[in-house]
Amino acid sequence: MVTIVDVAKRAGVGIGTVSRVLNQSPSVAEATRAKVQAAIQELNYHPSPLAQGLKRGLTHTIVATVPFLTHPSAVERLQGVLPALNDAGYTLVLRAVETPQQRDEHMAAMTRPHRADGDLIVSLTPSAEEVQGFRSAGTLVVLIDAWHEQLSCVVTDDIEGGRMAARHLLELGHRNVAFVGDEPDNAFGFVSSSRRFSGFKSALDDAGVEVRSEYIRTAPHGRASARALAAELLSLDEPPTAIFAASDTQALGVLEAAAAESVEVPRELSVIGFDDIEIAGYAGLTTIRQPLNASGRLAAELLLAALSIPEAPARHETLPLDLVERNTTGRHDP
Amino acid sequence: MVTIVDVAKRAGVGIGTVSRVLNQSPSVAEATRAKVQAAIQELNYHPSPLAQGLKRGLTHTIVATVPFLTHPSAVERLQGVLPALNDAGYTLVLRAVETPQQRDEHMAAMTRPHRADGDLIVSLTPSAEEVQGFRSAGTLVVLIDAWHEQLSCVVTDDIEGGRMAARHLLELGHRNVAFVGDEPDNAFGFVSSSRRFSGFKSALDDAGVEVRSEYIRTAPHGRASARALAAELLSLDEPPTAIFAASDTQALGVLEAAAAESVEVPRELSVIGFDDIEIAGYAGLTTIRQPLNASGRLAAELLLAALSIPEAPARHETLPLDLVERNTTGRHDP
DNA sequence: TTGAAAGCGTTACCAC
DNA sequence: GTGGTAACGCTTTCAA
Repeated sequence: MVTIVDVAKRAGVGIGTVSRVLNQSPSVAEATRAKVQAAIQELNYHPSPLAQGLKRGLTHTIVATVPFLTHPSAVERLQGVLPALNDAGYTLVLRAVETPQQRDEHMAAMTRPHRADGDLIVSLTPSAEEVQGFRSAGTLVVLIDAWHEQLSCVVTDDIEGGRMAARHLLELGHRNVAFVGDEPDNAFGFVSSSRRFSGFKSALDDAGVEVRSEYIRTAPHGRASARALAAELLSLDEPPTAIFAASDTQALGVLEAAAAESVEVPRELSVIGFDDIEIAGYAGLTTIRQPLNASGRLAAELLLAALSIPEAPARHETLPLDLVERNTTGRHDP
Repeated sequence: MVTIVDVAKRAGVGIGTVSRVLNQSPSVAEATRAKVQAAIQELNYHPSPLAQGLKRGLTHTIVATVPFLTHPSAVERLQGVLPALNDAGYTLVLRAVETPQQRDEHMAAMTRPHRADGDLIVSLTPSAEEVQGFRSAGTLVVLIDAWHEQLSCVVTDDIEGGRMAARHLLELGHRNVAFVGDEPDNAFGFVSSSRRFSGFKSALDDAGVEVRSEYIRTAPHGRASARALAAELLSLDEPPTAIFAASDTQALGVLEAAAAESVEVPRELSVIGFDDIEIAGYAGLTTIRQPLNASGRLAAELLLAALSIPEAPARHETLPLDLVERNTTGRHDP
């Protein structure tokens, strides 16, 4: 392994001078700089990030903590994060959380020394104690798809998204509308599904349309469970004419159920999802699009900005939502 | 920041002793160990990975270099890698390569000091010079979905997979069979598509079935381009009765083309893909399944094993393939 | 403008 | 068994 000492010897200077060249210090004679650069080239020298990190107290690393990498939406967010970090010369450490234990462990790890210069947390909300821990440890954190007053966040307006879905269905003439979403989750604290529902319901309330309780179904997130829920809905004495699913993954399950029961979409049943993941386009699913890739990029940028001005106040960014009309919603004529 | 010195003071011992406790050295009196453990708890001390790494020359980090994170298959491989690494106490650094420049840059970075204890490379084949560089730098590398004599690899038998696809189509009575794949790629050196084709062709040759040259179409990888290729195929004077696509993503494009042209699948056209990514199940696509998740896990295990026995010879593992029959292939009765 | 030297937080060796 | 101390490779003062 070639170290700064080798370079210094080769160039016939002290290691301090090599370090100065490395760090573009202005106080190096041009001739000296050239000699050192030459030695660096010849030896193919690269400074040890470990040694630099130890000395500077910085790692040039960002940790991203992501639950359920199996969810396509998480991957799309990551795809926004990576280039932004890479361009800034940062390295991305990926931590998957699949159990509540891992969630807690990874949150705790964020306050430990010399782990990373900053943290990105996807879809997980740290507790008050955890946030307090971040503060006292000086850990810089940006949340994606989660919200906390004291932390910078990039969020989706789930409530407005739910309203948009409801208004779309209402405009198409639907009055018997149902909801398929995640069951309340105490393990990870995901809230998007319930927030989407509350927006959905409020828009229906505003229009004077009641959502019967038997039309509201929840289960653990997943296509298969959503399919089962939709099958129940479709076998009701008076089945709904439209279903809002809290995510595209669940909407695909609903479509499967409709196909299995030979319920024609959108003639007999309208289905609208949320996210606009890649498969949604393929399936022709009408959905509420949220800019997943952009959310990752923006979060990375917020974090990078905070790195240069750590005392800046937290920023809360909300990304715009779009209704994407495809082929799974249609007019209901009574 | 609490360091080993703080712990030593608190416990009333020297830092050497704390280090011994940390590293489970047997030569520590039980009473001393307890005192030190207590101090560690009280101070919530965690050793600096940077300092440990610098001293030991190890980072406890693995770098995964992955082209086109947009491909679902790459993500599924990663999902196999992560838990395996995590369980072994290793951290995963993710590097996305989206351009040939990034490919070269990331390959070069692997020989640099103190970056990682080992490297996982997905779908990219290092050049002879690069491999030589790994050897002289002592870089441990495991390839996934790529092959090199001197490196441990986890591969798919693409040739056999192509044969399996051909045999399935042959058994169903198809004789006019076409291929939709990636165009020869000189930028990244992906070879799976052409290898799948060569297996496909050899099985057809064995059966005395000719593949007309107009039935062989390639374009840059992607659903849209595959769709265009399939549209060309379907508008031929004598269109094929079956199409083998080099990946599920491309097969989905073929299905789109068929739908657009009102060609009924599988009655008028059989379609078979390769990979069995998650969407394939949803689309009811018949495909050659390769164990993506398992490939990641196995590669991580090979790398971890090599870490403990660095001088062990390279291992080459081939994972089994399966024909998954769903609803896009059917009998062709002339 | 430059060299020498003092750390950064560990580990591991050498005495005691 | 245990404490001191010399590295690990770098950055950054302090003198010169």
